[in-house]
Amino acid sequence: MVEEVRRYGKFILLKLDNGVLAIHLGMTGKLLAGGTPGPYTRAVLVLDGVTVLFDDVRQFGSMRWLAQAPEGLGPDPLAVSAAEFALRLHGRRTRLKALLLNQSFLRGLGNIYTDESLFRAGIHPLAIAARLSLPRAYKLHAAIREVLTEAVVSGGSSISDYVDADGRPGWFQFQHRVYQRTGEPCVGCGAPIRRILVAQRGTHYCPRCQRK
DNA sequence: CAGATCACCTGCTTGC
DNA sequence: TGCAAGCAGGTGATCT
Repeated sequence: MVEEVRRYGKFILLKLDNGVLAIHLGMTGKLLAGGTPGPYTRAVLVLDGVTVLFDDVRQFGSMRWLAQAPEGLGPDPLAVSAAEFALRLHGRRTRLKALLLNQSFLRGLGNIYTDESLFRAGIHPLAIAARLSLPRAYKLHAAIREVLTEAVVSGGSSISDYVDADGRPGWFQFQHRVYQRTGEPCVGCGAPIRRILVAQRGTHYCPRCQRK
């Protein structure tokens, strides 16, 4: 009996009568309602009589049965205030890109939306978080909200794997302004989009529009 | 303790 | 054509 379904950062939490099932899709995970198990089906759930497949090619996803819901991650970017966000940036002497990916700082942002948010805010991914001026911190906060809100409306970004529970892809990949557009012209100034590695993650940005 | 780096796993694309 | 290297929506362990 599933009593509640909710999201906590990148976790999907199913509250059951005897615990919580915490599902993380990793990079290539999918939860599919119905369908036939295939070579990448890692688990088959039967929830209140409905079959749900957990497919995951790369196996970075996870499914854990916990006594209690997980906690301790940073605030949700759509719930945190601009003032609180700026305050949290203040003491951190790391590159913004790495900080935004850190789930203890903010919960829910991943590689795509970090790059897209930094671009919209006009901030360089290597900028040191603590050195960001207050107006720029506010601008970044607004950009993150904007990107996430638009992405949710578009059903997310389907690069190669992602589909929703009914097998439908998202459309936000067509709105990406920098992510995986290396060498293509910036939509703002025409300069070629650059790709660097930050925290071992491919990081895409416009060298002209985004300043440290 | 914060921050940086490596490791985990499989498949697809790129370049010699 | 064949094969190796590089790349991919993430994060936990292990270093400095």
